[in-house]
Amino acid sequence: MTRPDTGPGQFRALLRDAHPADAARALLGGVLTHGPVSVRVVEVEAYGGPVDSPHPDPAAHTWPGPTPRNEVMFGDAGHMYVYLSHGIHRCVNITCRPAGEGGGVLLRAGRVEGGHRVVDDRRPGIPVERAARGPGNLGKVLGIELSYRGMDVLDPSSSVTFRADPVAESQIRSGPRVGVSREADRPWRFWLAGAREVSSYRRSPRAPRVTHPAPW
DNA sequence: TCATGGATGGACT
DNA sequence: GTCCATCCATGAT
Repeated sequence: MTRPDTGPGQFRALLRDAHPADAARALLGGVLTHGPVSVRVVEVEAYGGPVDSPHPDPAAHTWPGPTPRNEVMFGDAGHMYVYLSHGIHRCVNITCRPAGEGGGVLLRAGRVEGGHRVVDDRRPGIPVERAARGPGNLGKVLGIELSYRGMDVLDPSSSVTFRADPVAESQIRSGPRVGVSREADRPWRFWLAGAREVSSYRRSPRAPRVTHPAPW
């Protein structure tokens, strides 16, 4: 299902202009492809946004300001920010917001739609609906490397590409982000209703239990 | 140069 | 529910 009004240029403009949470919703349902492997994104989390906003995001990797690691998040929208989690997992974000601001959407889970043989090699013995459940696993089945950081996934000539495929708002659910110790209750995690590939919610053991009303 | 801590996942009790 | 592998980025010394 491709819409004539959502080409790569228009979609980049959407990611650039939208609030991170709206960019996250826009990315849901799209397909990320690397070589033979294609994964439809069924779960995402929004991070970042303006530091001078009434509600800046201390859980985002952009929080300390630009560094060699996160500078791609301060670049143009539609690029890949890859980071290594716990020394093991390569997690994929797609950047959003205008250059200079800092924002991204973590791809948390996906449905394998192509390259099943390669996926089975990378996740031997794992049922396909669990192969790309969780951001580390999604990066693994797609064969994402740290060196891919900064790649423009909306450029059709890139080795990793993203194709938007918007879903109806009524199909989107939201809840608190997984594993973050700050702003743990901000409902910036979004997933497709009924998707079996969605990861389970795990609260950070460091997250304070006291929360304040959600004004965002 | 060193210490610390993860936007995790899987094994285990 | 708990434990921990593994390594990079960051900030402190």
